[in-house]
Amino acid sequence: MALAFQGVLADRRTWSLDTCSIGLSMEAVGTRSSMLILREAFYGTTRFDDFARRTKLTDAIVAARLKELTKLGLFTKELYQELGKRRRSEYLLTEKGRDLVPVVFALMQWGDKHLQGEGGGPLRLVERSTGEPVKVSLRTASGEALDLEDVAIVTNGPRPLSPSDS
Amino acid sequence: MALAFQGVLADRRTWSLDTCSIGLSMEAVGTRSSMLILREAFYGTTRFDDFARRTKLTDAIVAARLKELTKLGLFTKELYQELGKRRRSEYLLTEKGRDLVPVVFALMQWGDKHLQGEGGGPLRLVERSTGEPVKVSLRTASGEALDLEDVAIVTNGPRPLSPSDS
DNA sequence: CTTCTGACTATACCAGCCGAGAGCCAGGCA
DNA sequence: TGCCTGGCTCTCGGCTGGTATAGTCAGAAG
Repeated sequence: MALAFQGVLADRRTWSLDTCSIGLSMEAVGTRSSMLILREAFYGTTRFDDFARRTKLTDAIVAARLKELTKLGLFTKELYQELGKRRRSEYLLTEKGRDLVPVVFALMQWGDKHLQGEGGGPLRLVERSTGEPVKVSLRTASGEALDLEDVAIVTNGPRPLSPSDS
Repeated sequence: MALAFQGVLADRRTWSLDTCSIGLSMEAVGTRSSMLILREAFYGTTRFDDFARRTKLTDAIVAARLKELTKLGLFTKELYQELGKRRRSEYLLTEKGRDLVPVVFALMQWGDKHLQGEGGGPLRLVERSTGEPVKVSLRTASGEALDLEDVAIVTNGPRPLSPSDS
């Protein structure tokens, strides 16, 4: 029914987390607009007004969000100029930005299954050459699929945990 | 650099999405408090004040969030009574709630890598029996790992897309 | 010279997230 | 009888996310 705790974590009353990565991630990129902008970037969008038009967000918030995500290091802002054209800016994903692929497509997968009507959402992810369906899931390095019950949580190195408040 | 579009999607100027699952999912569960409460539920928490104490959220918002998530069908609220004890309520995850496992742990994985200091976050996920590390990733059903470049997006059945605004 | 476009900025405004702090009610226990 | 606990609710207030609307500025095109 839930995952397992190993080692000093076994008694859950004796510890708590002060800085959980889930909370930090949500504070950094946990808005609808950030996720939609990242979706567009994964689709290949790089320019300001393409982000705005294709996400249907307003200019103001796209500007604010791109500035914020760039500051956080998810995008780099580059200026480029085609021959005989004016200078433009483009926003390119960094590794830090691309590493959110599992988050964004896991959200899409959940929405497709549980929020859209019969038959799921409008789009599907497939393997490029074979057409095989693609899913976001918990896996070992070798690719074995895991249920929550197969997973355990352990402390990462000697890093101390804060004692529980209780 | 980005994923591929197949079929009618190939020309991205000709289509846009009115109801993207990513946006719908973020509207439903896209808050820090929801994700922290779900984390706790995956850890096995079922009772109101355990949620409140262990997430370090206030009572008010835990109450509001549990009510909302229950209404959405991610939890069921059950009353139970141990012998000689008073009646209590417990919040049990449904399949819809458990299906958010990839989202929550993908957020954790990203935060561990990019927001925590050297050496990552305080906790790690491992395979229960072998201790092998566990990751959230894009995979085919057979377990093959995929980069963004290996993935294509296709339309899901005959469902029509709204024409682009432009 | 005017117009158009890309990439923004400015202002105003509403709704929701979240915390702090207090209070409430029922059941069991001393 | 009074206290304690579990599971809440209420109010207040700040900050942020989001929309709408308008304006700015530079550089090409006509």
